[in-house]
Amino acid sequence: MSSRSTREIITAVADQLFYERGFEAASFASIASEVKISRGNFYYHFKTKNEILEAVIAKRIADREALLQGWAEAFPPEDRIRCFIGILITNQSKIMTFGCPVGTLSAELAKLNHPALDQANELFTVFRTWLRQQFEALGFAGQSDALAMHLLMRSQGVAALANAYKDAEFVRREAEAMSLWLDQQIAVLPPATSPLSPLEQQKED
Amino acid sequence: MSSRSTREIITAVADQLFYERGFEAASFASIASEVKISRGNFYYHFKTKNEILEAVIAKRIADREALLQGWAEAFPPEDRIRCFIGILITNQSKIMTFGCPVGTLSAELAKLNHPALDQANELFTVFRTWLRQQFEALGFAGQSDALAMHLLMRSQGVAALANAYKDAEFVRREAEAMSLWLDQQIAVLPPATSPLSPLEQQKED
DNA sequence: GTCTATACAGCGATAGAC
DNA sequence: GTCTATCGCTGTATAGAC
Repeated sequence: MSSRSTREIITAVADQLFYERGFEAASFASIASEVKISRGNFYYHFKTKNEILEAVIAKRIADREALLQGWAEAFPPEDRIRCFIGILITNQSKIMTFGCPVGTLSAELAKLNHPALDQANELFTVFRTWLRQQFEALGFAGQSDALAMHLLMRSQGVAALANAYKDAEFVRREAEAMSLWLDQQIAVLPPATSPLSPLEQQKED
Repeated sequence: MSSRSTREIITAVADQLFYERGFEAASFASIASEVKISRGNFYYHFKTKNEILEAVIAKRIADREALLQGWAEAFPPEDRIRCFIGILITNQSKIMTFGCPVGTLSAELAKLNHPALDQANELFTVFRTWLRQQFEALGFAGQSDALAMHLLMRSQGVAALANAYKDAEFVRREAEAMSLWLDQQIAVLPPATSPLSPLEQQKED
């Protein structure tokens, strides 16, 4: 079990360093020194750097799914979407310094033509699918995926410019605009198009 | 003059490779082999990799300024903004493969804590300032910068998701949504708030 | 399971011949 | 202005002692 624990520690440290410095720039030496094991010992737990990356992505996916699942259990669909928008505010300090963990990794791996790129993009899909389900629960039958992509797009754009300009007021303003956009979408929702009763919608996720 | 020409060739090749592979992953060897000069000879033209990066960013800024200047001379403010939105369509193939040249460089240099980061972010500002001027010319006095940032944000978000999902239909749809958004902004523009006559607006840039 | 020692490739950068 | 040769460093990865 000590081995499993060390593996988890390495994964957690690598997760952080891949985020803060980028996958390529984060060296084995930097991870090993942070975990406080020797570089050689490293390879007992992971054979290659790509193996660590895969473990990090799997951890990120699991973390996000747990977060979204928690919201799905605690709130009705509309509020769940507002929780997603709220990530920009909650994490704004880290986003302004290092960008979005999902977007920056995906962009880096795309340039490297890295074999784990699809896995990294799956992280986007975790949010996309979850958002789509919330819009479906609200009754946006045919447009749910487009709406999910639109919200995801705006969160990526805000993260990119927040990282460049480090402007908290901009982030706040755009998060509010996203919330307003959601209001407008719901306001023009034709009530008859929903095949589910409001009660059934609540249960959906 | 042959030296200047070689320098320009190196800069152009580095520009492309930095875009396609990322700054760190694009090695001297790869640039040299593309330019068809030896690695050693390289250092006659640029003493360090950072010098090449600075030259590349300066070139990108000059290129973009020329592009925007051309639009400013050819179209009225509203159409200029639509030209900006059109970049997403014009460059969609490259964006889907390599992402946005401005956003991906800025994100990479931010993680590397690179000294040229501010210079790279200046590329954002070229677009931001130009867009702000167009909104000002349209009469959006106090909101012009916020509107410019909003458009820039959306273009960054679209580029990020286009890169991940390589979905041309998504890009087309969101570009249209941006154009529609512009319509709506202009529709609610209070005509009295503009301090400039329509004629003077046309001349502004 | 953890360590030291080391192989080997590739990087940015330099020196000096032509 | 271009070349070859080479340095010093760091990167991933391996071998083998403890």
